[in-house]
Amino acid sequence: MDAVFETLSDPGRRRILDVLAEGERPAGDFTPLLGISQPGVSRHLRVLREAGLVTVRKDATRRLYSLNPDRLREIDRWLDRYRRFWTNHLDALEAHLDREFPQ
Amino acid sequence: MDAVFETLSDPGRRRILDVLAEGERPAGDFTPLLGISQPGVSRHLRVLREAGLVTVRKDATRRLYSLNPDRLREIDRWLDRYRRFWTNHLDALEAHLDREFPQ
DNA sequence: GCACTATATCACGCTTGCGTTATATAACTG
DNA sequence: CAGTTATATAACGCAAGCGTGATATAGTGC
Repeated sequence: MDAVFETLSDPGRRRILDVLAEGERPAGDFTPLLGISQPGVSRHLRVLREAGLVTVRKDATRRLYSLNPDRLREIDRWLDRYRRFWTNHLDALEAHLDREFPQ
Repeated sequence: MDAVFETLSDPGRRRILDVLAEGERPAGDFTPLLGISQPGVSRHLRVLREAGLVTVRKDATRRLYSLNPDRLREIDRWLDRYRRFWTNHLDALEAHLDREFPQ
């Protein structure tokens, strides 16, 4: 949980997640996206991996990164504590039920 | 948006928000809670203020802090992009409608 | 106005985080 | 196997973040 917020505090890492929301991508795609050096990107990917926000699989010499939604879902659950400030009680109930009976 | 994630990256500041979720509190309440010095707490409160996550009002010599849910709601909206990974489409629709027609 | 309380700001040290360049690793290609 | 491509790791410099003690500010009550 802790690591998730720390990881999300960097705008570049959030951009990576935004791209991964649309599907799997090789590490190389992020270098032009972030406009920093390749090792810099590699380190951001490592942070994302260690926080459990992404997964990797090998494809020849490339590493294909995918989003792991579990950690983001934790943030969604963390927000539950505050959600009553902007939703009505029925919505809060629905959110609760969705957690109890996913899908 | 940026500032919100940076602000939330500190566990102490998240604890402050957790307490404020239950209601208004004077600044002094947080010193024992976080176990750090009074100036340390005061600076965390400043960061929270500047990020728009809390508001303050004066009560004699005390400063009473309250949660401002707007910024947290932004995170909720940011999550929309990923929510389809763990909710079904009906839930996503409900979330959308809630944003279109709040309350 | 003077002491007291609550909170904020200052100045500083230390650690952490992010970027860089240089180098290592690993898999494909001829 | 030598060369090439894709990615990761290492080593380092600099800036930012968080903690501290000292001090300032502001409101209260005698």
